[in-house]
Amino acid sequence: MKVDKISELTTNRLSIYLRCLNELTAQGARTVSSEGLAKKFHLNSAQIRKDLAYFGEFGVRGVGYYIEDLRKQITKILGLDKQHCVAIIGAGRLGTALADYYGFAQSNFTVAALFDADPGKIGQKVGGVEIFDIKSFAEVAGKYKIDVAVIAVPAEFAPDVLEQITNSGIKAVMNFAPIPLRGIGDVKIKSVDLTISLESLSYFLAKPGNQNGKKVKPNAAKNRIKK
Amino acid sequence: MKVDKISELTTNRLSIYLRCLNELTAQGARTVSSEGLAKKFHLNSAQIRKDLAYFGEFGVRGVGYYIEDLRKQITKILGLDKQHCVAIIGAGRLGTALADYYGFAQSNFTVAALFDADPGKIGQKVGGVEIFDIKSFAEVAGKYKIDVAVIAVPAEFAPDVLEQITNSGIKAVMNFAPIPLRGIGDVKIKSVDLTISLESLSYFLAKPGNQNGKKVKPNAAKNRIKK
DNA sequence: CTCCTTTGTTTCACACTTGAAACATAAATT
DNA sequence: AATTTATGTTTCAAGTGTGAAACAAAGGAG
Repeated sequence: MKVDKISELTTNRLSIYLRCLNELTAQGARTVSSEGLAKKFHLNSAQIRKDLAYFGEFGVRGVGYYIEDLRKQITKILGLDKQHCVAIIGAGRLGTALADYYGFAQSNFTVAALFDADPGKIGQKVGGVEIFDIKSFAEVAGKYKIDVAVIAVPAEFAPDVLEQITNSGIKAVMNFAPIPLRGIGDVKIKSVDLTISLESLSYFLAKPGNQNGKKVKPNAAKNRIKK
Repeated sequence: MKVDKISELTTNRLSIYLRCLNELTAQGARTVSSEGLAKKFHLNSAQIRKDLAYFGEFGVRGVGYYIEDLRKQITKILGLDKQHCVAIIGAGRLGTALADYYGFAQSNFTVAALFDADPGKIGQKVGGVEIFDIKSFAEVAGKYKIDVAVIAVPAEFAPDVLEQITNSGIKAVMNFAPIPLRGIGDVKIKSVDLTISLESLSYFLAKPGNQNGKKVKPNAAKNRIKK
């Protein structure tokens, strides 16, 4: 099955499949069928087979998938076999917390540099990573071969920061600023907007139909949501 | 227009409208039309009118919307006029960073308690917030009237933590653990999976069709993505 | 060699969201 | 009173993703 356009939802599911395979490996399994994966992790077997088939034939008919092999295949598809260098712009609380985030290493990402505009922070180190002046971004990014940028500055500065990132030729950006950013050209932006998520929860709690404030006993009122 | 089921995408947009209104207020504007909002913030005017009409008639025909009034209306719809109390489970790097996160206060959320299983952490304070023993979760959550829980523990512990949260009668959960969680009954879960976002970026960088590693000059190769 | 399992692939129906268009209605202005 | 403006509302087409079903093909087991 050859397809040129892969949905992002598909690649997101690949990440999940990969985690499941890791779990299964830890449990000592050697092979797994799409049906087995589906049942164990509440997925859809046809969906799994379709997603994988976009990239090649990894299974063995009558058997299923060899876990170790499939793990390597997905790892390669997702580019997790190559190292990526990350720059975090904004050495505030969020930025410094991210600099320490072990999730980066898990996915073969190395945080190589932090950037800030505050002279008091420049030159300091956070978890072994130096904080540079944002003015020297292009230069430092080139030196460290940065290929992923993380925006962790207040919303008002985010567009300017994005412009600098774009001008440095970096193509992958993760944005934590609560503002919608649009990538120019072939720049890919993933936004994580905690404010929207929080306000979505707030709406859920406030919305009519929710007995607000009343604590409901566990196992009561099960079938409210989803129809 | 009376509708019983509001799409989550709609409420997410309400958050964005609210931000836009805040900006407009800061700029000193008094009224704004759906067309004006749309052009200024790259939205769709019909979409805006539809979204707002789900909740009532807030505009004035021939005029547009009175910004201050609409701001109050949306604030109320999203429940941002009421205070919420947050518990963060997991006093690791992510959890403690979140405890300090100013985004919470912006949306009327107060972090009231942290929880951890590590005896070395229990009793300490992070930014004025005490770390409690996870074993006393139900008790402490009740005392502080917690109505929102944030899961910031490793994936393997997340399901257990969610169960405790659910048993305490808390209905709104934000999950940062890289594992899909499903809410039981009328428990609402918002997941923020940084790993998936990162691996999505990794795929983008690795995927065939991307001249990998070659730095491309700014303003070159603009029209690759999106058709 | 035959049977059985499971993949790879196609097809279809269904649901959801978006964007555009059209129009009646209400408020303000002239 | 007539006109203008912009909302509130409906309708429709297009695109996208999902889930189920069906089936040929390939590999393993007996």
